Amino acid sequence: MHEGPWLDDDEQRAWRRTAAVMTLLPAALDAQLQRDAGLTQFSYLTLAMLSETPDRTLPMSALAATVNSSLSRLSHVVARLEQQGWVTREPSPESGRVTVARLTDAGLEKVRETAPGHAAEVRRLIFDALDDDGVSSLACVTAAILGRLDPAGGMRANPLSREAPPEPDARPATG
Amino acid sequence: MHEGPWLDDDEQRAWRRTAAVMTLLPAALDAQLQRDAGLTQFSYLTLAMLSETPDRTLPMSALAATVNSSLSRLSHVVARLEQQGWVTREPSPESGRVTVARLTDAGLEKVRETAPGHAAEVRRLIFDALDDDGVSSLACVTAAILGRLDPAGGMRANPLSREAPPEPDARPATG
DNA sequence: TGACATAAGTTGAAGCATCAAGTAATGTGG
DNA sequence: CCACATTACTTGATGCTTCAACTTATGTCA
Repeated sequence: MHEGPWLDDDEQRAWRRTAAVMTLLPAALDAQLQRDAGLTQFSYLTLAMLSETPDRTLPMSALAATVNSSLSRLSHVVARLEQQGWVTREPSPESGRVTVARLTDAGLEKVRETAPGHAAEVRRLIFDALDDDGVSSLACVTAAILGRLDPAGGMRANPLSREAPPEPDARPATG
Repeated sequence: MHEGPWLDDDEQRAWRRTAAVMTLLPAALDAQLQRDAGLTQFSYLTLAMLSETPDRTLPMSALAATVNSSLSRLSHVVARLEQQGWVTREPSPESGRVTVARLTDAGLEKVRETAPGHAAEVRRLIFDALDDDGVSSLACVTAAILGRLDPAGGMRANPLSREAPPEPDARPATG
């Protein structure tokens, strides 16, 4: 086995399921967020990552890296979030070419009210289906694949502080 | 553990990685297909599923189920594929309200020339990173999650073909 | 049979993502 | 210190996806 480009039967089976999950899971999560908060998974993640930063600001490119997106995509999305009043953009005092995005009070409020429902959906769709071994399998496998997708590790989930959950009331939102 | 909507640390870690993979993996696969064949992952899958059918035809709704999509999405995509000459649509003789999509010879040729490069990319990004245990972990975990996403099992990867028996394989993933 | 519900598909508009191009600020080599 | 490359970001066009109608055909049941 493991010759040529083709997949053997086990691999084929694993791949088809993975592909199905990659289609259905984002759709399901987007549906919940859209229904309950009028947000995309991506725009929610953008707000959530800003909310975990000490001063609720990040340069656009740093934010892009934490949400695994291109700068272009982020720029469009932040423009929309800005129109909603959840984010503002200001030129950085430190360097003339960086713009920092800042989560407004309204934006923080939005994250706080959206987070529990989203986390519950993640739990329902993923973790309720897995026992402890399943969770660690998932962590393992995704870590291995991430290593392939992003060998440099520049974009990798969760660059921000992990050890200390901010306030008791504001647990890391992303789920 | 496992109380309330919130995720514990292990779950949080697993989820963030999963989210990153869900973002980056489809993007990477789309990029390869777009570059080498001018196809989307979704349009490729559509052609591929048709190619696995004995007479290279399927009713639109059956096709939609096998590629995990809405009928609307499929309709738009098939319209484009039809314009490229890879698919045709004809009213079914059996029922006046079904349309069957048929893969043309050119379409079959397109699938055949596209498949190896795509399979190689899937191998490179996923299976080269996993040993045999990893592959079976992946199969297990995705099966468990699929069970949540689509309890009815109506849409499930791979209704056609391959491994025969209806698998009794939807227990909590262990592995 | 006739009335109504449901199923199968299509379509157009609106939103979001991607791509290519453009601007402006900042390093960097000669 | 001046050209040139690079970095950080924005913008507009294009294309794909979704959503809400809409059409047409088929079941259902009185």
